[in-house]
Amino acid sequence: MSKQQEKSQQTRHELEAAAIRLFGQKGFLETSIAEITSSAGYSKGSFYRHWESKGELFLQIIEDKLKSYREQRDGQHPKARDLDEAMGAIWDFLETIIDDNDWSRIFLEFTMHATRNKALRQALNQGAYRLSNELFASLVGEHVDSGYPPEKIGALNTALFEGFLIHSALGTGVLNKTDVRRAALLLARSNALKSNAE
Amino acid sequence: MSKQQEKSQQTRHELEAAAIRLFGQKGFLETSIAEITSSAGYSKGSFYRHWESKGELFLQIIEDKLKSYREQRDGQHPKARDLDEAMGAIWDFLETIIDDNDWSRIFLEFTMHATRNKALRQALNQGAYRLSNELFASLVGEHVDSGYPPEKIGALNTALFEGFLIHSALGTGVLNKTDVRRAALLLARSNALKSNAE
DNA sequence: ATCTTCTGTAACCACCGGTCACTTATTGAC
DNA sequence: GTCAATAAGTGACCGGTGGTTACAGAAGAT
Repeated sequence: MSKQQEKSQQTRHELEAAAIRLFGQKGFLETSIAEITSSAGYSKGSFYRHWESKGELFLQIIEDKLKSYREQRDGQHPKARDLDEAMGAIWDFLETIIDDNDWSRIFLEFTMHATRNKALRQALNQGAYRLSNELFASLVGEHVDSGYPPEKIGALNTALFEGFLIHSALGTGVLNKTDVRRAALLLARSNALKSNAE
Repeated sequence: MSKQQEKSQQTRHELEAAAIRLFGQKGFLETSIAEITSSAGYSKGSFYRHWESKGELFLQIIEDKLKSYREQRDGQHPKARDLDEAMGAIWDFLETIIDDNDWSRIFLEFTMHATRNKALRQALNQGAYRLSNELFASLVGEHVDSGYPPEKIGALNTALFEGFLIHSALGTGVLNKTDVRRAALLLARSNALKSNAE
């Protein structure tokens, strides 16, 4: 790699890091390009050497993070013995999202924008939700035997996770991680969902 | 009420209605004051006769809606006989929120902003979440007898609802209302949450 | 009739995302 | 080593934004 390319990549990473911090703390629209560049020690115009628009950077940040999550998932094969163990592994993973304050806020904001934008919605469905639903659904298909569709169990668990993510971001403090893990496990045992009996 | 006051109130309502529609469809920050006023047939400056800022209008819209929800709740006393019936009444109510597309998007967006703003966070905790948690918790306290704290059951159900609200706003279509009602009922039966047994 | 009060107007400000002509540093052919 | 080509980085600039304010004109009081 040439000196120029190295310098360019370094600048790119510096701007990215500044953007992630500012997007997380202030929000996407509330953060100006001038803020991003100047907080990393550059001028506004330099931004456009690396991205076409602020939106493109936002999308790239999302996709990079989802890619790293996917790699993280593929890297570990815990071979869970039962439902409890498998669910535990999933929530160990999900809690790293919740614990990363900047990122969880960026993700929630991206989700909001996706409710109004078809292209973003597709990116989200094929990215984050597919990842989450796959995680839950495969686990259910492997460890739970009932007629209730695994993808519904997956979606219910994803919904619960997203609700808890908001709960955590708001810092209301009624629920803790253990509460939600128990609830998720309850939802994964799908027999009670199919028939309404206990 | 004088002619002037009448005219002023009418203008206010016209601007409010235009704002709700635009905030829902485009988002708060993406909607300009000029758009709100001109779509209602007024000039930009007139806005400031009625509100101090766009943020004040946003907050007022939220508070008005929450107030109307609270009145709606207090107005009906269904005297549910059992858990299923009581939960059904709550979800009949919650689904009116989901079915109102503009409003549910506005609410989600407000929630996002609240994760970064203490004043908004307090307004949300004392408004929407208190309402939702109270609804669920009182129901659980009345119909379910177990050692698991009712406010936790309330918060879990609120989280599930919020996740489903996002799910609906994104239109992924895996879950339907019946699925979530069943899951909510499952979470309300707290015995299984306390001990992890089925 | 006229003086006051209040709604609505439009010009104005600082700042935004994005563009572009420019400077400066690196590269590679000779 | 020379020098033209290429690249990164700069900052003035553009149309449009949220917000401010001096002013016009209708309504109300006397």
